[in-house]
Amino acid sequence: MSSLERMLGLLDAFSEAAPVWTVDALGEAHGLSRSTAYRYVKDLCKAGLLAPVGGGGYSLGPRIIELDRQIRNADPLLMAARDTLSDLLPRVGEGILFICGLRGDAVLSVFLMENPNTLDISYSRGRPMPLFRGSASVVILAHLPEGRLRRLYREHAQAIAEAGLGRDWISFRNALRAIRARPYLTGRAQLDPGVFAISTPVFDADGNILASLTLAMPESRADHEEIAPLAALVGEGAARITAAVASRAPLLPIAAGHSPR
Amino acid sequence: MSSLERMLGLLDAFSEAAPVWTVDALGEAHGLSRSTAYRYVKDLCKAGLLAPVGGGGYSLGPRIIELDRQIRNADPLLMAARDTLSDLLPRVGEGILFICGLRGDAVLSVFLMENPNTLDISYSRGRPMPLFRGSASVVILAHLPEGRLRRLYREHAQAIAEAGLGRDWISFRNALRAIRARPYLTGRAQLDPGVFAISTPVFDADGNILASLTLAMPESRADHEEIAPLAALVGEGAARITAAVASRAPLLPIAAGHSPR
DNA sequence: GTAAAAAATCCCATAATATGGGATTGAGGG
DNA sequence: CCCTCAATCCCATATTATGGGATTTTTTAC
Repeated sequence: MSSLERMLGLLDAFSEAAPVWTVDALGEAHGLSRSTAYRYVKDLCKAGLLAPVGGGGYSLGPRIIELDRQIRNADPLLMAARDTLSDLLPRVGEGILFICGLRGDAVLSVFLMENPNTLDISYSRGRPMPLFRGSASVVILAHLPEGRLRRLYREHAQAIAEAGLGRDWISFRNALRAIRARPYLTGRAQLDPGVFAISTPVFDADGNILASLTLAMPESRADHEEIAPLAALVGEGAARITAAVASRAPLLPIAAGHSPR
Repeated sequence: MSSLERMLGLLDAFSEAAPVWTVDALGEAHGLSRSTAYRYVKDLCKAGLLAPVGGGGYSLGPRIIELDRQIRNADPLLMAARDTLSDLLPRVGEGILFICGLRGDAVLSVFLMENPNTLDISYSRGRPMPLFRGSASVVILAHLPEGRLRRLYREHAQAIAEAGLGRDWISFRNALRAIRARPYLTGRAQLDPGVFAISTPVFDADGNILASLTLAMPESRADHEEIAPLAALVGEGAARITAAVASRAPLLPIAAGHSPR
């Protein structure tokens, strides 16, 4: 394990239950000497990823908030989604609309709008989703290119089996193929008890899967209403976002030799 | 400069104008060899701070969004502010209410609510504020303890003079003292043209400055209305947030020897 | 105001490991 | 199928990160 990894590993310590740490506690928890712990913390502070909060305590720093803003401002998906979701929200009734994006191998909610007085689940931007459970994730999974799926299966066969997506590569692939054939995917209490969800895929200009749009609502609604009309609304929203994303210029990587900053 | 600093420095490259980079471009821009650039990027990806976006491009990663959520969920200021601001918003009329927090030596907006169809300025969470300009920052500055001010003056004398806060330590201190004596601070077009702002301080349980609450509105309102009643509303809001923060248990650092994660 | 405690920095010989040049493998596209 | 571009691997070398403890600075308490 390199020193870079060790240093970045310190960020893992900051949880909801333990948002403030002393340098000594951090170092001890990660098996670092006092000197090294102070060095790492100092560097992380210089980068703004940590910040002193008084009394020898440190917590996550302002740079993270700033970087998140940077992501929000640059993400074509978010810009495309904002208008569509605020249109859609009043038409779907009680519930929450959210978009889950694929970033690296993680799926997480990147944008969310809710009708007031709805579910008491604390969804919010940044909530990490398990890759293989919940319709919001699975609908993305189902549209990934085969090469990527193959790698994912190799690395996560255990979790895939536990999620009921297949005990071998073939059945996994077939399960996803069946999902892909449907216009939307539903899930009942897969992540949160009492929540029923309808998810549909969002694509980029080239037809690659980019994200999913999900309507989460109380299970009771699913018992008493027809799902199909709601699913049609959600699907329409996803299609509009897909179109909006496609109409923007794609983000091209800075070519080698380009000027910095 | 240590390797840790160099690696974290890569994050600086990701701007609104250049949100996607190739490894080669990043390395070249920062004077790294190809091997080292790939190593750094790999480590940053492993930590989730960067993520591949296809075509050899990399952008800021999902971990940042997750860490931001972690900050939001743990910050007592944000929890205390949410209710107060939604109460206050309809009573202040056209404008934006936002809270600027002090994290490390940076002031940035950490929470914001706006009335629809208001200023077209794109304020948003994470916007960095210059330390010495804008009422939202200065009102915080004015309440910092003297030791900290002394250090800030040493390090930023130039910027302080340019902001008109004094050409030497004494006049700087006196300027801030005068501001501290007033219940609120106003600013006209200090950061954004056409914007008039009223800022008031928010304290923690021990009376230390913690943040500022600001109402930003179109300059035209300031020309036609009395400011005092609005300022009273904002001041009342800040007082309520101060009280709400004080009523919560303070966040204590994890003591050395505490269990990790 | 002073004393005591804690936090953070400094110092430096040693060993650990980050570095970079180039070859190699792997994935995508025409 | 081949060709290009992305990414990993390999390894000798020297750079630099490391840790133990002393020192300074800041905070807290009386």
